[in-house]
Amino acid sequence: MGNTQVLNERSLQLLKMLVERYINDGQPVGSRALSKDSDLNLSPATIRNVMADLEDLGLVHSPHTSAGRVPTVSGYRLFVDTLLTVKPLESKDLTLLHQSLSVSEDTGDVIGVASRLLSELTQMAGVVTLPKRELVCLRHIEFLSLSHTRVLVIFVTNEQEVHNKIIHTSKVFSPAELQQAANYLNSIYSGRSLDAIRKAVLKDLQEDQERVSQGMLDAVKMAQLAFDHSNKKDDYVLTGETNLMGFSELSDMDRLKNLFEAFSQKQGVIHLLDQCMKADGVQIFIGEESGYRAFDHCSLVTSSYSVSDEVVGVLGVIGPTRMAYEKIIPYVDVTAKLLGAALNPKSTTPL
Amino acid sequence: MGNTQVLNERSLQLLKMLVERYINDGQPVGSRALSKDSDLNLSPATIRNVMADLEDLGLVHSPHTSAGRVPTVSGYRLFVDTLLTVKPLESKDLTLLHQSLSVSEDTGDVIGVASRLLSELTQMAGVVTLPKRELVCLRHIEFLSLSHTRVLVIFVTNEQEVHNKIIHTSKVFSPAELQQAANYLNSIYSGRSLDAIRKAVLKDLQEDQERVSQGMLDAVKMAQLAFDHSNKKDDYVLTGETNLMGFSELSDMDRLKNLFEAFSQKQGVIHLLDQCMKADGVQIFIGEESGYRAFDHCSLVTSSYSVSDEVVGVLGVIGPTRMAYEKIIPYVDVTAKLLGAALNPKSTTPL
DNA sequence: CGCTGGCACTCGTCCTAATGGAGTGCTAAT
DNA sequence: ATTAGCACTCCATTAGGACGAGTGCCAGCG
Repeated sequence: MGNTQVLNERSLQLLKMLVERYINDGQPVGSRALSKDSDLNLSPATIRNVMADLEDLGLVHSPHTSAGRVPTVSGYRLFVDTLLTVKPLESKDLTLLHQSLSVSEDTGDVIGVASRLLSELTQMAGVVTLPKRELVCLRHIEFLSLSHTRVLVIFVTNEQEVHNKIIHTSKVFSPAELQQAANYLNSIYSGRSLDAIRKAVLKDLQEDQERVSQGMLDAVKMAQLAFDHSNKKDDYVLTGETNLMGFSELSDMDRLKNLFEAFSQKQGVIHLLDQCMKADGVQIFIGEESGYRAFDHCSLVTSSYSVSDEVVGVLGVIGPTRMAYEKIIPYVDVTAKLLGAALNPKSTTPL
Repeated sequence: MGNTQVLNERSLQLLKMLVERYINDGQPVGSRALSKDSDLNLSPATIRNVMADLEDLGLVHSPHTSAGRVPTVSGYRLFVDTLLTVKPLESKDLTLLHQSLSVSEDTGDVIGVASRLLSELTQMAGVVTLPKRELVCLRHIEFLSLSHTRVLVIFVTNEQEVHNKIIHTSKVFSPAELQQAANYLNSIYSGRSLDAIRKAVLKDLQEDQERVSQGMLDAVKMAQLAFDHSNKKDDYVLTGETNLMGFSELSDMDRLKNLFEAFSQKQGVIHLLDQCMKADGVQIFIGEESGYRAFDHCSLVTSSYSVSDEVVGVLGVIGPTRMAYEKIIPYVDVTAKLLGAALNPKSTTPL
């Protein structure tokens, strides 16, 4: 019944052409079109037989009896995993990326720049997570009294990122005391990762309870509040959402609304992006693969980015399932590498 | 031809009923419906005559020959200006606002909270501009060397707002020098408004060129860079955009896209909101009145908010022209007042 | 056994025509 | 000034039919 070898070279090639053609013009593609496009010299009837096989395998699907075929999620998956021929970046795009993400360009918002580049180059939505705090180095910390026991903590990490948080202290501190505490913390914690600091703080509090002076103890207590774990407000920068409104597969208002609501809830998207942190290199979620209903008709092409060989964040592109993967992938790939390089604190003088 | 007094009491009342009814169910309202609703005991024919008059005056408009009437922009304008009966806030909403915007609740993001409240209560989009920097007081400034001539400036204004900016200095400073400069600037400028500081800096640079020490001169120069006028990146917090996607008048994808693009461009919206800073109290832009094509089918209900009797920002609600103005206005009004109060630095101890 | 041409069939799309209903404008009567 | 009545306009919905694209299947061919 059928072929001895169902997924032979020829069917794969035809699937590839089908996906490519569908990505191009968005119309279900019929047997006649494939027959003409391919240099296989096969009649439409033969193509139809192959299509029937592919449909049995769940790789393509017919919207209705007399329409052509459209790739299913599995079809796309097979396509991107084994059939795809990635196109190298155009040189003008490459130089644009290089210039915009060079270390010298310190707009103070490299993350935002990266996101904007992704969305502009791909004409879809670009997303970049902020670098994981845990893996980021403290450069400087500062306390500022606001009123009574409310103290504003300001700390700078890596290159140019400034974070601030309000904490409530158990006693009232004078500005001088705060200054002293900051000096102390800077002297012992500066240059270490937030994660390491958090552990060190706990250890210091337990072990050295009676050894250290009261002032130092206060300082460490404040550090504990400042670097509180609950504080990890993971966040991302998303740009070009409006680009998504042009795509016909998202022209359904309900879908679009769900998608945009997911964007502003953030947590769902963050969870999804977090999964991409584990692997490095480009990773792709197609349609329902993501598990989030709001993303059912979208694909997500991501790559983690690293600073000194340590994965610290994820960036990617969000668009309709029907996107030009072979172009998007290199964009994401290169942007991730350049962003990692731009964030690398090699050229930074220690504080 | 027609009435001696075209816009008499009765026509106004009918216009009011028409607008109210249209706002309710979104359908063009016909003469029969108005006849039944009103307690005027007028026949549909009479109503039709009145409607014809109102149409001549440009207050209502017929989508097509055999449809009812719909208010025009001028009609809405007349309605909100003179016919509207504002509904007082429901007490549960009032207490919600009070609790969320009370001074004690320092999430560090009062602006964001206000915006979220507006969008949730009205089920439309809420927008709040950040307080104008010019009118905001400096509490503390700090310099941090990043590398070579790149210096990170951190300054705190009013209550809890932290700003930061990277400047390029003409010479290389040691951390100790930076600390000294910050101390000096804090001692002379702390507590003054950014606007005042900017002027003082100019004066100091011109007049006291030779009098002051080199260190102080450097400090003032850095202050100039830090408070550079170009630095006024006016910004706003917008929430609940997705609420707008439910409205039928915005279900046109092109319109929606234009609107959302305007939201992310920001400058246009900011310019619009700036105009509302001049007047205090609630102000309304209806449809094309705003002058921005993207807002053609939207209305904007705004109010400026003030800290110690000085207008510092604007907040408001964005929704379709067909919105329940009588409910929205008090929401905006009260939120503006409470936000102003929450920002008031009365309970703050000087630094 | 794989490939192909032919044929009937299914659907979606587009156009047309017909119908019903809502609401108007106008006119003549009160 | 108001009203009832009437003709009229226009939208929305429905139904029908033609068209085209594409399929599935079958029988024949190398």
